[in-house]
Amino acid sequence: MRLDEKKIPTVFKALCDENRVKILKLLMGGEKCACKLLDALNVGQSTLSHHMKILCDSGLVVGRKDGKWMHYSLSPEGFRKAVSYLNAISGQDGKDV
Amino acid sequence: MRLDEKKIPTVFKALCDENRVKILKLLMGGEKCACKLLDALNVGQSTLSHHMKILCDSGLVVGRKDGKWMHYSLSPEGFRKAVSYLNAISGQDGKDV
DNA sequence: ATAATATATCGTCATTTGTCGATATGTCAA
DNA sequence: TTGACATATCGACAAATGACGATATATTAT
Repeated sequence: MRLDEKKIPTVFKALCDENRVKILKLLMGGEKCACKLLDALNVGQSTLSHHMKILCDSGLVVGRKDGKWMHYSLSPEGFRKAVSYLNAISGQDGKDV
Repeated sequence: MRLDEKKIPTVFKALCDENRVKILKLLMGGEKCACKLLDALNVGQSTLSHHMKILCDSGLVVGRKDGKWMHYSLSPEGFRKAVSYLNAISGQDGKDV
């Protein structure tokens, strides 16, 4: 496991903002359209778009374009990667525990 | 598992700065004195102190005062907590995987 | 083709963050 | 008690970040 000190911040930045955590919690309920997320948050449309870009860059969220709508969902793969970073740092390396 | 959108950013902010990730990597080798960390990083003493505060606030690192020295080490407990946040969000809840 | 709608991008601004040097605090040795 | 040293705190400043409204792009319906 390579622990790239440039890349790791990109992944975990997703979790460093209150609104982004709210978005992740909303996505726990399954894939959601951007317009649905917008309804649920007190931010403007451009701000939501900004946060979704950061979330997708982190790998924790993936977007799917469907006509004029964007659907977002959690990426199990992205979360596995994030967990393995934590395990690698804390010395448990993801094999056990 | 309560997913507090105020608290979660505090935990993961630790991992959102390149120098802090470097510090965590240094601590993978075991407990280290602040002065040792200072030698290994290209930042001033006050900056290191600032980062150590953020790392300790996150719970991923614990400090131990020994006379005039501060020794820092990774907190397995803190990492377990962080992993369980990720698992809770991604819907695996820490029981399995 | 035109209009309507969903999302992304741009420019701006206020706040936060990372950095520094200077200073304060706390601890040990002489 | 004084001086030396390790660390923390303070004040300042530049850069990054989150927010907004305005505009651009893309897609669908008329």
